[in-house]
This record gives sequence, C-alpha cells and structure tokens, in this order.
Amino acid sequence: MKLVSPGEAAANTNDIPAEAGEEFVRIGEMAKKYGVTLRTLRFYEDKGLLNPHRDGSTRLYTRRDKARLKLILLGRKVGFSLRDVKQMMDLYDPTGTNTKQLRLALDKSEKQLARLQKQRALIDDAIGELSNSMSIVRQMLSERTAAPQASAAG
Amino acid sequence: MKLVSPGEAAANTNDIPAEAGEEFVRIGEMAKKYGVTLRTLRFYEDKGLLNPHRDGSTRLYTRRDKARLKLILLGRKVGFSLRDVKQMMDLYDPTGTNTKQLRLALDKSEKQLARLQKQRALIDDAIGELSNSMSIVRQMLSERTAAPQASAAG
DNA sequence: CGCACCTTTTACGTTTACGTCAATTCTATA
DNA sequence: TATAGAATTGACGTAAACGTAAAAGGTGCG
Repeated sequence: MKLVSPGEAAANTNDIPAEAGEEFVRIGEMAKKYGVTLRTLRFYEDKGLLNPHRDGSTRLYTRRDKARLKLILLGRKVGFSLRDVKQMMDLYDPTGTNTKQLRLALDKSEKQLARLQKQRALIDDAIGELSNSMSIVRQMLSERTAAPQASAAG
Repeated sequence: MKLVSPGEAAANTNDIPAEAGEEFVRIGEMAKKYGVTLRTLRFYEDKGLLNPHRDGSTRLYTRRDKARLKLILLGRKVGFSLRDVKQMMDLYDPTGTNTKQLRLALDKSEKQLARLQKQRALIDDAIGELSNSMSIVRQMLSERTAAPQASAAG
C-alpha cells in the first residue's frame, strides 16, 4: 500500500478514500510535523487522546488527528494534565453546541489559571530568596579573598 | 533514658552530655518544629543530608541538625534538588574557609536562578495563552446562548 | 499490668509523561 | 533479493520526594 512517500508530501493521490483531500500521514511524519516523538503519539493514543485510522497495523493520521494533537499540545503548554485534556476532549460532540464541553473547559481553565498564578508567585518568591542568598554568599566570598589568609586554594 | 518530655522542652538537664546546652530533640518534635513529616526526616537522613545522633536506635537532633534542615528547606524552596543540596553541604568543612563550598553554591545558584527565570517566562507565556483561550471560549459560549451554532474542538 | 503513644526498620506504592530497549514485521528501493 | 528505513507491540525504566502500611520495640502513667 502506497501513501505519501516520505519526503514528498505534496500533490498525490492515494488508494485510500480519494473522496476528499484526506491527507493521511504516518506516524513519523506526524511526529516531525509537531515536534513530538513516536512514543509520544503512541502514548497519547494509548491514553485515548488520539484515534488515528489504521491501514493494517499502520497508523494513519488525518487532519482531525492533527487538530486534536494541536489541542493536546496547547493543553500541555498551559499546564493541563493529559487527563484533563482528555476529559475536555471526550465531551466533544460534533452534532451539538458543545456547551458542556466549553463550560468544563472554562471551569478547568479558571482553576488552572489560578494554579499558574500561584506558581508564578512561588517562583517569584524563590527568585527573591535565591538572589538574597547569592548576595550573602558573594559577600562571604569577598571577605574571604580580602582578609588575613594567604590562600592558595581554588 | 529521659530527654525533653514531649510538651515541655524548656529548662531541663539530660543525662546525655551535660557539658553544653546541647538541646536534643527526637524526631517527632523536630518534625513539628519544621513542618515536615517523620518520613521526610528519615528520608533526608537516608539520603545523607542529615546525621542525627543516636540514643540506641532513637534519633536525637541537635541544633546543628536544625541548621542543616533549615538549609535543606531553603534549598528546596528555591528549587534545588536534594542532590544539589547534598553536594553543597558535603563540601562544608568547619576547619576551613569553605571557599570551594561557597563557589559551588554560587555557581549552582546562578544556574538555578536562570532556570527559575526561564520557568517564570514559561508560566507567563502559559498564562497568556490560557487567558487567550479563555476569552475565546467565553466568546463561543456567549454566541451559543444568543445565536444558532458554531464549532470547537474535534 | 496494660494501654496509648512514640519510635524503629523494611519495603512497596504513587505520580506524570514519556524514554529506551527488544523482537519482529512491512515496505521501498537499488 | 538484500538491505536499509519505517512501523508495530510489549514491557521495564526514570525522575523526586516522599506516602503508607507492616511488624515490632521502648516508655511513662494510672
């Protein structure tokens, strides 16, 4: 079975559904396109986040899978766990208004935003403490290099 | 053997060295005083970060241990791994100027500071993206409650 | 004496998101 | 056809910092 021969992913017709411009890509290409590893894509599938088609045992990703992956990556970026992402995605219903999904997403987002802000506060705090300690250490070091001792140490 | 009977840790003489005002406390009190669990103290010891005396099998912490614990907690707060903390502590030599220790600490601190700043940048970024997504979702929701249809993830 | 409470050691469990083989199969190409 | 390059499933490994039993020993007190 022939697909998009690796390296020339443009202007071709597959023997898969020729109905629409259904671009099928295999896992390698998918991984490169989104900067993830094969392992990651399989892992996401294992966790129910992706559901690529199959040609025998070979995974075939469509642009729906790409859209989903984009969402996953966005979710990861903003700090959601994959579980959260899955929960939100699982609520998607192509035939409805997805109000529930959106509400859940918003709810989770608010909480996540709070977490992020708290984290930032912690980090700022840590930066402060660390800077403090550093200046103290520098002070101690300068005292050492300026005082009595004729040191030869490193 | 009698120590500081739990609950009254003041004005007492132990049958341990009565030479100096060596305050020995057991693990429970130590844990309470610093807001950590017993498990944590044992874990730190197991990792070579603490080295309390022993009365038989019972751990006895002195104020040196307290000082070390404070450092550990500070290290943790600013984001050092316990391994880092140990590395720095291991260089401590009560008979020298500890220049090497201070240099190492400063070096590690600089790197850690950089990491923290990078993290903060990532978090700021995440906050931005998340806020963005949230306003989009809000928009979609308001459209749903007012108009026919639209579509989200898939 | 006996209970309650503190302490001990040992050691497996937890969490998250994959990494890293390993053994095998499929496919494309020279 | 031989060989290199993808892909597959399976399954153990990793990192960090403890959590959580389990089983048992010490101790002051009423």
